[in-house]
Amino acid sequence: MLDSQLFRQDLNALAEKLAAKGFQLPIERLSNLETERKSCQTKTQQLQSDRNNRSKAIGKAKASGQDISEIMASVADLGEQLKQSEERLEEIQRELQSILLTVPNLPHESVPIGKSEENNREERRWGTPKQFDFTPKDHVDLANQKGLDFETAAKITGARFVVMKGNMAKLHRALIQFMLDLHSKEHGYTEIYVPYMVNAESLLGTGQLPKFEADLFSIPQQGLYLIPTAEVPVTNILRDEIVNLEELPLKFVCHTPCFRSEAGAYGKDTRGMIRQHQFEKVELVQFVTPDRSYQALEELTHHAETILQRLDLPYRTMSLCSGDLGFSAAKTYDLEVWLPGQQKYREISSCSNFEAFQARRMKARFRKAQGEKPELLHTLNGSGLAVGRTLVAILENYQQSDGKIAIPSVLQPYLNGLQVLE
RNA sequence: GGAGAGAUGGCAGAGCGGUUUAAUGCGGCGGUCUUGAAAACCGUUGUGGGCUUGUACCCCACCGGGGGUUCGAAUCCCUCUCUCUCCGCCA
Repeated sequence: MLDSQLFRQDLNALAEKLAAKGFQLPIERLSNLETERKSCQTKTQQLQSDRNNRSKAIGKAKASGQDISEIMASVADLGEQLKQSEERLEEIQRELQSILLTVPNLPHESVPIGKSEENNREERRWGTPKQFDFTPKDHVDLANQKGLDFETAAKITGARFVVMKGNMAKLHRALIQFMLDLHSKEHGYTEIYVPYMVNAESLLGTGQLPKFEADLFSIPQQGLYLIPTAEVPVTNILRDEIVNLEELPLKFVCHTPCFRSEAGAYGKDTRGMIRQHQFEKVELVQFVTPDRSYQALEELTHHAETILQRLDLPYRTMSLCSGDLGFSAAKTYDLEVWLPGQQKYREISSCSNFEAFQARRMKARFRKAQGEKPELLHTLNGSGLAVGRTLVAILENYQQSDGKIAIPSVLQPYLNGLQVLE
Protein backbone atom coordinates (compact mmCIF):
# COMPACT_ATOMS: atom_id res chain seq x y z
CA MET A 1 0.00 0.00 0.00
CA LEU A 2 1.15 3.49 -0.77
CA ASP A 3 1.30 6.18 1.88
CA SER A 4 -2.22 7.60 2.23
CA GLN A 5 -0.67 11.07 2.37
CA LEU A 6 0.17 10.66 -1.33
CA PHE A 7 -3.53 10.60 -2.09
CA ARG A 8 -4.06 13.96 -0.45
CA GLN A 9 -1.47 15.73 -2.54
CA ASP A 10 -1.00 15.87 -6.28
CA LEU A 11 -3.22 13.10 -7.60
CA ASN A 12 -2.34 13.84 -11.22
CA ALA A 13 1.36 13.37 -10.61
CA LEU A 14 0.65 10.14 -8.77
CA ALA A 15 -1.60 8.91 -11.55
CA GLU A 16 1.12 9.54 -14.08
CA LYS A 17 3.62 7.41 -12.20
CA LEU A 18 1.11 4.61 -11.80
CA ALA A 19 0.27 4.71 -15.48
CA ALA A 20 3.79 3.40 -16.16
CA LYS A 21 2.69 0.28 -14.35
CA GLY A 22 -0.46 0.07 -16.39
CA PHE A 23 -2.72 1.20 -13.58
CA GLN A 24 -5.40 3.80 -13.96
CA LEU A 25 -5.97 5.82 -10.81
CA PRO A 26 -9.61 6.88 -10.20
CA ILE A 27 -8.64 10.49 -9.59
CA GLU A 28 -12.02 12.14 -9.35
CA ARG A 29 -13.48 9.52 -7.06
CA LEU A 30 -10.48 9.71 -4.78
CA SER A 31 -10.48 13.46 -4.52
CA ASN A 32 -14.21 13.55 -3.77
CA LEU A 33 -13.88 10.89 -1.11
CA GLU A 34 -10.91 12.66 0.40
CA THR A 35 -12.75 15.97 0.63
CA GLU A 36 -15.69 14.35 2.31
CA ARG A 37 -13.46 12.34 4.60
CA LYS A 38 -11.83 15.48 5.87
CA SER A 39 -15.02 17.30 6.77
CA CYS A 40 -16.72 14.20 8.11
CA GLN A 41 -13.78 13.20 10.27
CA THR A 42 -13.42 16.67 11.76
CA LYS A 43 -17.12 16.80 12.50
CA THR A 44 -17.22 13.32 14.01
CA GLN A 45 -14.31 13.99 16.28
CA GLN A 46 -15.88 17.24 17.44
CA LEU A 47 -19.08 15.40 18.30
CA GLN A 48 -17.16 12.73 20.14
CA SER A 49 -15.37 15.37 22.10
CA ASP A 50 -18.71 16.99 23.03
CA ARG A 51 -20.15 13.73 24.15
CA ASN A 52 -17.11 12.92 26.27
CA ASN A 53 -17.26 16.30 28.01
CA ARG A 54 -20.96 16.08 28.74
CA SER A 55 -20.75 12.53 29.97
CA LYS A 56 -18.00 13.57 32.35
CA ALA A 57 -20.14 16.44 33.56
CA ILE A 58 -23.01 14.05 34.21
CA GLY A 59 -20.73 11.82 36.21
CA LYS A 60 -19.53 14.69 38.36
CA ALA A 61 -22.97 16.18 38.88
CA LYS A 62 -24.36 12.83 39.86
CA ALA A 63 -21.55 12.21 42.31
CA SER A 64 -22.18 15.52 44.04
CA GLY A 65 -25.89 14.89 44.14
CA GLN A 66 -26.93 17.66 41.76
CA ASP A 67 -29.91 17.58 39.46
CA ILE A 68 -28.82 16.11 36.13
CA SER A 69 -32.01 16.33 34.15
CA GLU A 70 -30.92 19.49 32.36
CA ILE A 71 -27.61 18.05 31.15
CA MET A 72 -29.31 14.84 30.21
CA ALA A 73 -31.70 16.78 28.02
CA SER A 74 -28.86 18.66 26.33
CA VAL A 75 -27.17 15.41 25.39
CA ALA A 76 -30.28 13.75 24.03
CA ASP A 77 -29.93 14.73 20.39
CA LEU A 78 -26.17 14.23 20.33
CA GLY A 79 -26.40 10.48 20.18
CA GLU A 80 -28.22 10.16 16.90
CA GLN A 81 -26.13 12.86 15.25
CA LEU A 82 -22.91 11.21 16.35
CA LYS A 83 -24.06 7.80 15.23
CA GLN A 84 -24.85 9.05 11.74
CA SER A 85 -21.61 10.91 11.46
CA GLU A 86 -19.59 7.92 12.66
CA GLU A 87 -21.31 5.58 10.25
CA ARG A 88 -20.72 7.89 7.32
CA LEU A 89 -17.07 8.31 8.24
CA GLU A 90 -16.62 4.58 8.49
CA GLU A 91 -18.21 4.14 5.11
CA ILE A 92 -15.92 6.72 3.51
CA GLN A 93 -12.84 5.24 5.07
CA ARG A 94 -13.80 1.74 4.02
CA GLU A 95 -14.20 2.96 0.46
CA LEU A 96 -10.91 4.83 0.50
CA GLN A 97 -9.18 1.83 2.00
CA SER A 98 -10.62 -0.54 -0.58
CA ILE A 99 -9.25 1.66 -3.34
CA LEU A 100 -5.86 2.06 -1.71
CA LEU A 101 -5.53 -1.69 -1.31
CA THR A 102 -5.82 -2.19 -5.05
CA VAL A 103 -3.30 0.50 -6.06
CA PRO A 104 0.02 -1.10 -7.01
CA ASN A 105 3.44 -0.02 -5.80
CA LEU A 106 5.33 2.71 -7.65
CA PRO A 107 8.29 1.62 -9.80
CA HIS A 108 11.74 2.68 -8.62
CA GLU A 109 13.45 5.33 -10.74
CA SER A 110 15.96 2.79 -12.06
CA VAL A 111 13.22 0.60 -13.53
CA PRO A 112 12.99 0.73 -17.35
CA ILE A 113 9.69 2.12 -18.59
CA GLY A 114 7.78 -0.26 -20.79
CA LYS A 115 4.60 -2.17 -21.40
CA SER A 116 5.51 -5.84 -21.53
CA GLU A 117 8.35 -8.30 -21.12
CA GLU A 118 9.85 -7.23 -24.44
CA ASN A 119 10.87 -4.04 -22.68
CA ASN A 120 12.71 -5.80 -19.87
CA ARG A 121 16.37 -4.91 -19.70
CA GLU A 122 19.08 -7.53 -19.73
CA GLU A 123 21.57 -6.67 -17.00
CA ARG A 124 24.07 -9.48 -17.49
CA ARG A 125 24.64 -13.02 -18.67
CA TRP A 126 26.54 -15.81 -17.03
CA GLY A 127 27.79 -19.00 -18.68
CA THR A 128 27.48 -20.11 -22.28
CA PRO A 129 24.71 -22.37 -23.52
CA LYS A 130 26.28 -25.74 -24.15
CA GLN A 131 26.59 -26.94 -27.73
CA PHE A 132 25.31 -30.50 -28.05
CA ASP A 133 26.50 -32.79 -30.85
CA PHE A 134 23.00 -34.23 -30.88
CA THR A 135 19.56 -32.67 -30.67
CA PRO A 136 18.90 -32.02 -26.99
CA LYS A 137 15.61 -33.36 -25.69
CA ASP A 138 13.30 -31.51 -23.38
CA HIS A 139 12.89 -32.72 -19.81
CA VAL A 140 9.66 -34.58 -20.48
CA ASP A 141 11.17 -36.77 -23.16
CA LEU A 142 14.33 -37.21 -21.15
CA ALA A 143 12.74 -38.20 -17.91
CA ASN A 144 9.74 -40.32 -18.65
CA GLN A 145 11.70 -43.49 -17.98
CA LYS A 146 13.67 -41.97 -15.13
CA GLY A 147 11.07 -41.21 -12.51
CA LEU A 148 9.09 -38.17 -13.63
CA ASP A 149 5.52 -39.34 -13.90
CA PHE A 150 2.80 -36.92 -14.95
CA GLU A 151 0.23 -39.55 -15.82
CA THR A 152 0.06 -41.06 -12.37
CA ALA A 153 -0.21 -37.57 -10.88
CA ALA A 154 -3.06 -36.80 -13.27
CA LYS A 155 -4.82 -39.93 -12.11
CA ILE A 156 -4.51 -39.33 -8.40
CA THR A 157 -5.04 -35.56 -8.54
CA GLY A 158 -5.28 -33.90 -11.95
CA ALA A 159 -3.38 -31.87 -14.48
CA ARG A 160 -0.30 -29.85 -13.51
CA PHE A 161 0.93 -32.21 -10.82
CA VAL A 162 3.81 -34.64 -10.82
CA VAL A 163 4.94 -37.82 -9.15
CA MET A 164 8.69 -38.40 -8.78
CA LYS A 165 10.28 -41.74 -8.08
CA GLY A 166 13.60 -43.14 -6.98
CA ASN A 167 16.71 -41.15 -7.82
CA MET A 168 14.63 -38.46 -9.49
CA ALA A 169 12.89 -37.79 -6.17
CA LYS A 170 16.25 -37.87 -4.43
CA LEU A 171 17.78 -35.44 -6.90
CA HIS A 172 14.84 -33.12 -6.33
CA ARG A 173 15.34 -33.35 -2.57
CA ALA A 174 19.10 -32.89 -2.96
CA LEU A 175 18.49 -29.59 -4.71
CA ILE A 176 16.45 -28.33 -1.78
CA GLN A 177 19.11 -29.36 0.71
CA PHE A 178 21.88 -27.84 -1.37
CA MET A 179 20.09 -24.51 -1.66
CA LEU A 180 19.17 -24.32 2.02
CA ASP A 181 22.70 -25.20 3.06
CA LEU A 182 24.34 -22.70 0.75
CA HIS A 183 22.17 -19.78 1.81
CA SER A 184 22.35 -20.52 5.50
CA LYS A 185 26.06 -21.37 5.60
CA GLU A 186 27.49 -18.84 3.15
CA HIS A 187 24.95 -16.06 2.79
CA GLY A 188 23.94 -15.52 6.39
CA TYR A 189 20.29 -16.51 6.21
CA THR A 190 18.48 -18.11 9.12
CA GLU A 191 16.63 -21.23 8.07
CA ILE A 192 13.00 -21.14 9.05
CA TYR A 193 10.00 -23.47 8.88
CA VAL A 194 6.51 -22.04 8.51
CA PRO A 195 2.87 -23.06 8.00
CA TYR A 196 1.80 -23.89 4.45
CA MET A 197 -1.65 -22.47 5.06
CA VAL A 198 -2.25 -18.84 5.95
CA ASN A 199 -5.16 -16.60 6.83
CA ALA A 200 -6.51 -13.74 4.75
CA GLU A 201 -4.74 -11.06 6.81
CA SER A 202 -1.36 -12.48 5.84
CA LEU A 203 -2.25 -12.47 2.15
CA LEU A 204 -3.49 -8.92 2.47
CA GLY A 205 -0.19 -8.01 4.10
CA THR A 206 2.00 -9.19 1.25
CA GLY A 207 -0.42 -8.00 -1.45
CA GLN A 208 -1.94 -11.22 -2.89
CA LEU A 209 -5.32 -10.12 -1.54
CA PRO A 210 -7.70 -8.51 -2.25
CA LYS A 211 -6.79 -8.42 -5.94
CA PHE A 212 -5.50 -11.87 -6.76
CA GLU A 213 -7.76 -14.28 -4.93
CA ALA A 214 -8.35 -16.21 -8.17
CA ASP A 215 -4.69 -17.26 -8.25
CA LEU A 216 -4.93 -19.00 -4.89
CA PHE A 217 -6.12 -22.34 -3.60
CA SER A 218 -8.37 -21.81 -0.63
CA ILE A 219 -9.91 -23.82 2.15
CA PRO A 220 -13.14 -21.92 2.80
CA GLN A 221 -14.24 -24.22 5.62
CA GLN A 222 -11.45 -22.90 7.83
CA GLY A 223 -10.97 -19.56 6.12
CA LEU A 224 -7.43 -20.49 5.10
CA TYR A 225 -5.42 -20.41 1.90
CA LEU A 226 -2.60 -22.61 0.63
CA ILE A 227 0.50 -20.46 0.28
CA PRO A 228 1.45 -19.44 -3.28
CA THR A 229 4.98 -18.74 -2.04
CA ALA A 230 6.88 -18.80 1.26
CA GLU A 231 7.03 -15.03 0.95
CA VAL A 232 3.57 -14.89 2.51
CA PRO A 233 4.15 -16.68 5.83
CA VAL A 234 7.76 -15.57 6.19
CA THR A 235 7.19 -11.87 5.51
CA ASN A 236 4.18 -11.86 7.80
CA ILE A 237 6.36 -12.97 10.69
CA LEU A 238 6.92 -9.26 11.30
CA ARG A 239 3.30 -8.19 10.83
CA ASP A 240 2.29 -5.87 13.68
CA GLU A 241 5.79 -5.97 15.13
CA ILE A 242 8.34 -3.33 15.95
CA VAL A 243 11.94 -4.58 15.90
CA ASN A 244 15.06 -2.89 17.21
CA LEU A 245 17.62 -1.52 14.79
CA GLU A 246 20.28 -3.91 16.14
CA GLU A 247 18.23 -6.90 14.99
CA LEU A 248 18.42 -5.78 11.36
CA PRO A 249 18.87 -6.92 8.72
CA LEU A 250 16.73 -10.01 9.28
CA LYS A 251 17.40 -12.66 6.65
CA PHE A 252 15.42 -15.87 6.35
CA VAL A 253 15.71 -18.81 4.00
CA CYS A 254 12.72 -21.08 3.80
CA HIS A 255 11.78 -24.13 1.79
CA THR A 256 8.08 -24.71 1.19
CA PRO A 257 5.78 -26.16 -1.38
CA CYS A 258 3.90 -23.48 -3.31
CA PHE A 259 0.34 -23.79 -4.55
CA ARG A 260 -0.97 -21.77 -7.46
CA SER A 261 -4.22 -22.14 -9.31
CA GLU A 262 -2.65 -20.74 -12.51
CA ALA A 263 -5.98 -19.25 -13.44
CA GLY A 264 -5.56 -17.49 -16.75
CA ALA A 265 -2.62 -19.68 -17.77
CA TYR A 266 -4.70 -22.48 -19.24
CA GLY A 267 -2.88 -22.71 -22.53
CA LYS A 268 0.60 -21.98 -21.17
CA ASP A 269 3.33 -24.49 -20.48
CA THR A 270 0.96 -27.39 -20.33
CA ARG A 271 3.79 -29.82 -21.02
CA GLY A 272 6.11 -30.92 -18.29
CA MET A 273 6.80 -29.38 -14.94
CA ILE A 274 7.51 -25.77 -15.83
CA ARG A 275 4.10 -24.66 -14.59
CA GLN A 276 2.57 -26.81 -11.87
CA HIS A 277 -0.16 -26.28 -9.31
CA GLN A 278 2.25 -27.52 -6.66
CA PHE A 279 5.99 -26.97 -6.68
CA GLU A 280 8.84 -26.58 -4.21
CA LYS A 281 10.72 -23.38 -3.78
CA VAL A 282 13.53 -22.14 -1.57
CA GLU A 283 12.77 -18.54 -0.76
CA LEU A 284 14.99 -15.74 0.51
CA VAL A 285 13.37 -13.00 2.56
CA GLN A 286 15.00 -9.90 4.00
CA PHE A 287 13.83 -7.13 6.30
CA VAL A 288 16.08 -4.09 6.12
CA THR A 289 16.21 -0.38 6.87
CA PRO A 290 15.02 1.84 3.99
CA ASP A 291 18.48 3.31 3.34
CA ARG A 292 19.98 -0.01 2.32
CA SER A 293 17.17 -1.88 0.60
CA TYR A 294 18.53 -1.39 -2.92
CA GLN A 295 21.92 -2.61 -1.85
CA ALA A 296 20.12 -5.57 -0.27
CA LEU A 297 18.31 -6.26 -3.54
CA GLU A 298 21.64 -6.53 -5.36
CA GLU A 299 22.97 -8.85 -2.67
CA LEU A 300 19.88 -11.02 -2.59
CA THR A 301 19.89 -11.33 -6.37
CA HIS A 302 23.52 -12.32 -6.24
CA HIS A 303 22.70 -14.98 -3.61
CA ALA A 304 20.15 -16.51 -5.97
CA GLU A 305 22.60 -16.30 -8.89
CA THR A 306 25.20 -18.17 -6.84
CA ILE A 307 23.01 -21.28 -6.88
CA LEU A 308 22.93 -21.25 -10.68
CA GLN A 309 26.66 -20.66 -10.85
CA ARG A 310 27.47 -23.54 -8.52
CA LEU A 311 25.23 -25.77 -10.60
CA ASP A 312 26.98 -24.43 -13.70
CA LEU A 313 23.70 -23.47 -15.36
CA PRO A 314 23.85 -20.60 -17.88
CA TYR A 315 21.45 -17.77 -17.10
CA ARG A 316 20.75 -14.13 -17.67
CA THR A 317 19.58 -11.44 -15.26
CA MET A 318 16.71 -9.25 -16.39
CA SER A 319 15.47 -6.03 -14.87
CA LEU A 320 11.71 -6.02 -15.27
CA CYS A 321 10.21 -2.99 -16.95
CA SER A 322 7.49 -0.95 -15.27
CA GLY A 323 4.65 -2.72 -17.06
CA ASP A 324 5.93 -6.21 -16.21
CA LEU A 325 6.49 -5.51 -12.51
CA GLY A 326 4.32 -7.34 -10.03
CA PHE A 327 1.67 -5.55 -8.01
CA SER A 328 3.71 -5.06 -4.83
CA ALA A 329 7.21 -4.67 -6.25
CA ALA A 330 9.14 -1.43 -6.73
CA LYS A 331 11.91 -3.22 -8.58
CA THR A 332 12.42 -6.80 -9.69
CA TYR A 333 15.24 -8.83 -11.21
CA ASP A 334 14.25 -12.05 -12.89
CA LEU A 335 16.85 -14.77 -13.33
CA GLU A 336 16.30 -16.78 -16.48
CA VAL A 337 18.01 -20.13 -16.91
CA TRP A 338 18.94 -21.59 -20.27
CA LEU A 339 16.78 -24.55 -21.29
CA PRO A 340 18.30 -26.48 -24.22
CA GLY A 341 15.03 -28.37 -24.79
CA GLN A 342 13.25 -25.09 -25.50
CA GLN A 343 16.30 -23.20 -26.78
CA LYS A 344 15.16 -20.37 -24.51
CA TYR A 345 15.92 -18.62 -21.29
CA ARG A 346 13.12 -19.29 -18.78
CA GLU A 347 12.37 -17.61 -15.48
CA ILE A 348 13.72 -19.53 -12.50
CA SER A 349 13.89 -16.79 -9.88
CA SER A 350 12.33 -13.44 -9.21
CA CYS A 351 14.02 -11.07 -6.75
CA SER A 352 12.15 -7.98 -5.62
CA ASN A 353 12.37 -4.96 -3.40
CA PHE A 354 8.94 -3.99 -2.10
CA GLU A 355 10.23 -0.96 -0.23
CA ALA A 356 7.60 -0.06 2.40
CA PHE A 357 4.64 -1.28 0.33
CA GLN A 358 4.17 -4.57 2.17
CA ALA A 359 5.45 -3.20 5.47
CA ARG A 360 2.77 -0.49 5.45
CA ARG A 361 0.05 -3.07 4.89
CA MET A 362 1.52 -5.27 7.60
CA LYS A 363 2.58 -2.58 10.06
CA ALA A 364 6.06 -4.09 10.09
CA ARG A 365 8.31 -1.50 11.68
CA PHE A 366 11.61 -0.86 13.37
CA ARG A 367 12.83 1.65 15.90
CA LYS A 368 16.12 3.50 15.48
CA ALA A 369 16.53 4.09 19.19
CA GLN A 370 14.64 4.07 22.45
CA GLY A 371 12.04 6.83 22.42
CA GLU A 372 12.16 7.35 18.65
CA LYS A 373 9.10 6.93 16.47
CA PRO A 374 8.75 3.55 14.76
CA GLU A 375 9.48 3.57 11.01
CA LEU A 376 8.37 1.20 8.29
CA LEU A 377 10.79 -1.52 7.27
CA HIS A 378 11.63 -2.39 3.70
CA THR A 379 10.92 -5.96 2.66
CA LEU A 380 12.57 -8.01 -0.07
CA ASN A 381 12.36 -11.53 -1.33
CA GLY A 382 13.55 -13.74 -4.10
CA SER A 383 13.49 -17.36 -5.14
CA GLY A 384 16.71 -19.06 -4.43
CA LEU A 385 15.54 -21.01 -6.47
CA ALA A 386 12.35 -22.53 -7.83
CA VAL A 387 13.22 -26.19 -7.31
CA GLY A 388 11.08 -27.82 -9.99
CA ARG A 389 12.42 -25.55 -12.68
CA THR A 390 15.96 -26.08 -11.44
CA LEU A 391 15.42 -29.81 -11.80
CA VAL A 392 14.21 -29.23 -15.35
CA ALA A 393 17.29 -27.12 -16.07
CA ILE A 394 19.60 -29.83 -14.77
CA LEU A 395 17.89 -32.57 -16.76
CA GLU A 396 18.11 -30.57 -19.97
CA ASN A 397 21.57 -29.06 -19.52
CA TYR A 398 23.26 -32.19 -18.19
CA GLN A 399 21.81 -34.66 -20.67
CA GLN A 400 24.20 -36.90 -22.56
CA SER A 401 24.02 -38.49 -26.00
CA ASP A 402 23.24 -41.84 -24.35
CA GLY A 403 20.14 -40.32 -22.76
CA LYS A 404 21.60 -40.41 -19.27
CA ILE A 405 21.95 -37.35 -17.12
CA ALA A 406 25.11 -36.31 -15.33
CA ILE A 407 24.73 -35.14 -11.73
CA PRO A 408 26.29 -31.73 -11.01
CA SER A 409 29.28 -32.24 -8.77
CA VAL A 410 27.95 -30.01 -5.96
CA LEU A 411 24.92 -32.27 -5.66
CA GLN A 412 26.76 -35.57 -5.57
CA PRO A 413 27.50 -35.41 -1.82
CA TYR A 414 23.74 -35.19 -1.27
CA LEU A 415 23.18 -38.32 -3.38
CA ASN A 416 25.70 -40.73 -1.89
CA GLY A 417 28.13 -39.86 -4.64
CA LEU A 418 25.76 -40.70 -7.48
CA GLN A 419 27.25 -39.38 -10.73
CA VAL A 420 24.73 -40.30 -13.37
CA LEU A 421 20.98 -40.56 -13.44
CA GLU A 422 20.01 -43.49 -15.63
C1' G B 1 -14.45 -33.86 20.64
C1' G B 2 -16.04 -32.73 26.21
C1' A B 3 -15.41 -29.54 30.81
C1' G B 4 -13.30 -25.23 32.91
C1' A B 5 -10.10 -20.68 33.25
C1' G B 6 -8.11 -16.61 30.92
C1' A B 7 -6.46 -12.47 27.13
C1' U B 8 -5.00 -5.07 30.25
C1' G B 9 0.84 -0.48 28.19
C1' G B 10 8.24 -3.39 26.75
C1' C B 11 7.33 -7.10 30.99
C1' A B 12 4.68 -8.33 35.59
C1' G B 13 0.06 -7.00 37.52
C1' A B 14 -4.45 -4.01 39.76
C1' G B 15 -9.01 -2.02 38.08
C1' C B 16 -14.79 -4.91 37.16
C1' G B 17 -20.30 1.27 34.87
C1' G B 18 -18.71 7.80 35.84
C1' U B 19 -14.86 11.36 40.39
C1' U B 20 -8.25 7.92 36.63
C1' U B 21 -8.31 9.48 28.95
C1' A B 22 -5.41 2.29 33.52
C1' A B 23 -2.95 2.07 40.20
C1' U B 24 1.65 -0.15 41.45
C1' G B 25 6.27 -2.64 40.54
C1' C B 26 10.20 -3.89 37.07
C1' G B 27 12.66 -2.44 32.72
C1' G B 28 14.09 1.91 29.28
C1' C B 29 15.50 7.13 28.85
C1' G B 30 17.02 11.99 31.17
C1' G B 31 18.76 14.35 35.59
C1' U B 32 20.81 15.05 40.83
C1' C B 33 24.78 12.95 43.67
C1' U B 34 29.88 10.58 42.34
C1' U B 35 36.86 10.78 40.12
C1' G B 36 33.86 6.99 37.46
C1' A B 37 30.14 3.43 38.42
C1' A B 38 26.48 1.26 41.65
C1' A B 39 22.77 2.52 45.15
C1' A B 40 19.38 6.29 46.42
C1' C B 41 16.29 10.27 44.93
C1' C B 42 13.61 13.34 41.10
C1' G B 43 11.49 13.48 36.34
C1' U B 44 10.06 10.97 32.00
C1' U B 45 8.56 6.74 29.08
C1' G B 46 2.57 3.17 24.28
C1' U B 47 0.33 3.05 19.04
C1' G B 48 -2.41 5.11 15.15
C1' G B 49 -5.09 9.26 13.36
C1' G B 50 -7.16 14.43 12.90
C1' C B 51 -6.01 19.72 12.91
C1' U B 52 -1.53 22.53 11.39
C1' U B 53 3.02 24.99 5.89
C1' G B 54 5.85 22.40 9.94
C1' U B 55 6.68 22.20 15.31
C1' A B 56 4.28 23.02 19.92
C1' C B 57 -0.66 23.05 21.60
C1' C B 58 -5.35 20.95 21.14
C1' C B 59 -8.67 16.97 19.66
C1' C B 60 -10.15 11.64 18.39
C1' A B 61 -9.51 6.33 18.61
C1' C B 62 -7.21 1.98 20.76
C1' C B 63 -7.35 -2.50 27.58
C1' G B 64 -7.30 -9.97 22.00
C1' G B 65 -10.92 -9.05 17.09
C1' G B 66 -16.00 -7.74 15.76
C1' G B 67 -20.93 -6.26 17.32
C1' G B 68 -24.48 -4.51 21.18
C1' U B 69 -26.58 -1.99 25.87
C1' U B 70 -25.77 3.17 28.07
C1' C B 71 -25.66 10.20 28.46
C1' G B 72 -20.99 7.42 29.76
C1' A B 73 -17.78 0.65 28.88
C1' A B 74 -11.19 -2.00 30.31
C1' U B 75 -15.55 -2.93 33.47
C1' C B 76 -22.26 -5.37 31.46
C1' C B 77 -24.28 -8.55 27.11
C1' C B 78 -23.50 -11.36 22.32
C1' U B 79 -19.98 -13.43 19.01
C1' C B 80 -15.28 -14.87 17.01
C1' U B 81 -10.06 -15.88 17.62
C1' C B 82 -6.12 -17.32 20.56
C1' U B 83 -3.75 -19.18 25.20
C1' C B 84 -3.76 -22.32 29.56
C1' U B 85 -5.64 -26.67 32.73
C1' C B 86 -8.17 -31.42 32.95
C1' C B 87 -10.50 -35.60 30.15
C1' G B 88 -10.83 -38.24 25.42
C1' C B 89 -8.42 -39.21 20.72
C1' C B 90 -3.87 -39.06 18.13
C1' A B 91 1.41 -38.67 14.07
